[in-house]
Amino acid sequence: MPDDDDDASRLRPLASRSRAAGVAARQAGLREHNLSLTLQHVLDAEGSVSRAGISAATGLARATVSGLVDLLIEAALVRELEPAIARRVGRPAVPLVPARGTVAGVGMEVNVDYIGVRAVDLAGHVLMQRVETGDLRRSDPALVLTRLAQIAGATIASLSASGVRIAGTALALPGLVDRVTGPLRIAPKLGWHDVDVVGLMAAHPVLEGFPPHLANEANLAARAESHARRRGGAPSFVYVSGEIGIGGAIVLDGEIFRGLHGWSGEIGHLLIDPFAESATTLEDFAGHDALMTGAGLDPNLPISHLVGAARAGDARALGSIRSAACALGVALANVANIVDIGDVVLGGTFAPLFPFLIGPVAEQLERGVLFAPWSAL
Amino acid sequence: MPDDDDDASRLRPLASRSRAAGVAARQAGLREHNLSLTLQHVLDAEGSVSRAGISAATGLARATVSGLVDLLIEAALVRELEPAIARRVGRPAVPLVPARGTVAGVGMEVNVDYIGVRAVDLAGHVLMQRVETGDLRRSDPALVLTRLAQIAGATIASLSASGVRIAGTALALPGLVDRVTGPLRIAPKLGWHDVDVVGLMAAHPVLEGFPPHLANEANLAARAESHARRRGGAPSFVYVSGEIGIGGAIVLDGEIFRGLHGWSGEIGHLLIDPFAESATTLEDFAGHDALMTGAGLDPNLPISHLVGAARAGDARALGSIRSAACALGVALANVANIVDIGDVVLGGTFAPLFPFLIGPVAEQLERGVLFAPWSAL
DNA sequence: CGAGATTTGTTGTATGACTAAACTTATCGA
DNA sequence: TCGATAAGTTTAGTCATACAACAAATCTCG
Repeated sequence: MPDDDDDASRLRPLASRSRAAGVAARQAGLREHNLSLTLQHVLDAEGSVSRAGISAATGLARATVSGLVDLLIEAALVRELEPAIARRVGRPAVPLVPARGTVAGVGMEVNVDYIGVRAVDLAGHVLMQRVETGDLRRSDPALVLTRLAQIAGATIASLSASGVRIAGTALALPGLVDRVTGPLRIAPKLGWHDVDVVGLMAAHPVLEGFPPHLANEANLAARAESHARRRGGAPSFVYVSGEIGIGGAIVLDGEIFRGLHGWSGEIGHLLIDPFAESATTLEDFAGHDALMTGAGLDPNLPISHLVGAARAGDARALGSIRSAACALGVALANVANIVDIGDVVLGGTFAPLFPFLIGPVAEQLERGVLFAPWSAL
Repeated sequence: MPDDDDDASRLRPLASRSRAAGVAARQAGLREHNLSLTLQHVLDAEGSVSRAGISAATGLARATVSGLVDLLIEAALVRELEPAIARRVGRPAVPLVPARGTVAGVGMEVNVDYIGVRAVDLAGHVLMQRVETGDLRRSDPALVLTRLAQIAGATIASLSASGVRIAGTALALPGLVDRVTGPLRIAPKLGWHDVDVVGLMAAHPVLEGFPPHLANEANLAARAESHARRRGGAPSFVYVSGEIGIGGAIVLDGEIFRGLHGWSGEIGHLLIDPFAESATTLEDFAGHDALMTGAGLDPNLPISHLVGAARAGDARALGSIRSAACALGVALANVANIVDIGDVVLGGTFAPLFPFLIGPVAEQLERGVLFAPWSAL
């Protein structure tokens, strides 16, 4: 699990979800909202916060915050520390920190070359982790998911035995996940299609009661990035994940934007040169295979070979990267025109290529984005 | 004002805006939310609703709804009708309808060939309207806006004199409007750029106290469409407005999606064929001028000529439309990949061309959208 | 035709959530 | 040691909604 779905963020109670428009607001919902708001402040804090600090930050009365914090402590989500030595006048604050090892989220991932399970507590601590590698191209979904369920089940059992509450489970998949009707639609790189993931997983008694929350790998990675940026940086950005394919996700004001089915951000399939005969989508231009073959390298090799060649000044490698960067720039320009976003984050294989990509990408953005003159990306 | 910004919808108190995430919820906000929710039910009702009906629809207690409705009646936003003759057992309901002529929104519009002002009340009734035509290409912004302010001011004065409260004003512009910093950035078809619209308008004492809410013309049209669909049809769609240029807007669950600066949905500037020398954006392919010249017609003629030629089977006209449709299809496929939207609405000049467009557009969507097999657009 | 059923709308009472202000606790500084 | 300052708690008060009982208006059935 290279970069990962931040499970702590999923534990965050329904901060956002609870506020559907068009639904009556009741007092209970109000409490729920403020409760989760308080929890967020504790989770997001750099170091620690005090009740008074939360009160000041949220505008809630100190008494209210006190009550909310009491509930969180009782639920073992938050813990008090010993008052630190204050260096200013007044009664010292009681630091509040996320509780460790009391509640955990379990994240699972299936990717082209490994499956993995990881349990993370509220503090972001990894409680348990297990990864099994192997080539999963054209693998049997049932077999793989069975194995994954076994690992996850063992993890959950072990954690439960030591008193950890499991808040929920999530499964990241490298393909289209239908948020509405459930099953995985298609995972091109795995060779899977129309797999009833939840059904297969739930069949395992070890996972009883923990139906995994399915999501696209890029979406979860973007969520992690969003979490990392929470305290600075723009809260809206486009995340581009270059793995074997190219995924993406759009984050708006810290919320990942899902679209109708949860399939938004599939930028790998954007049409770059629609009237060409062969290569038309971004993936055809800037996917792993395109990058490697364009540079005259074996597409089965890892990306590091390409990086090495480029650093060494290899002309073919640089040319390949350059054309990929152009295509990427065009795609991002289109995305910017459509969603008017302020920032782009390149992840996955694009990270090491960044120095080579930035030039052409920026150039294309300059050229193609309507509002470029007023808002540098 | 061909199709128009539905001002009633802007009067709707802050139903959506009030619920910013990350902000403390207080009881006052709760009331505000339920109050506006109640008002929406009255405004959206087909015919009329009763207190009991609202209670059932929202889940709020009947007593609560009664209280809320009393407030709305007191504020002259809602009116009771005489109980109709019920044809079922039980006490007949008191119908509630939006009050007429008590509160109004004033919509203004500047377009390439006219300026207009329209005042609409809560019931959607047009109270006053005034349109002045004229060619505004390369016009002087100050002059035009002054004239518009005069008309609007007169309208407001007249309404106020007859006891109508003005809830707010809005101004639709055919260009990029910066939601954050205020002024109009660029309106290509008018030849305007960096115009401090609010400043110019506010300079007129007649508009004192009514700073107009600026918005892109396509966004407002999309909002109207969203309102029309409120009771049926998908709540999420892409609106494409073909006027002289091509604008667009994205509506998600009935909310128009603005993006960082409010510039989202600029699909006219999507890059369709980025590696070509001349024509690269959608507007170059499917804008008014491209359509007309492609068909061998004078670009200054209205679109109806093209429609006529196409109906008559003119080969050049059909070819021009066909290539525009292809480009449009590619653009929409890209939009669909990015935002995972369920529906597309074609407006403006595209409406009469619809029968000629649908084929190629659908074909491109089929080809380019990743999830096409599972979700017909 | 009248009693009971049914639905609407209102009136009180209760509960829950937040606020405000006073109070306690703990520390610093002179 | 006293006063200032800040954190956290207690208590009383306000406000919004829920619940239950009631009144009003109509239909239905015997």
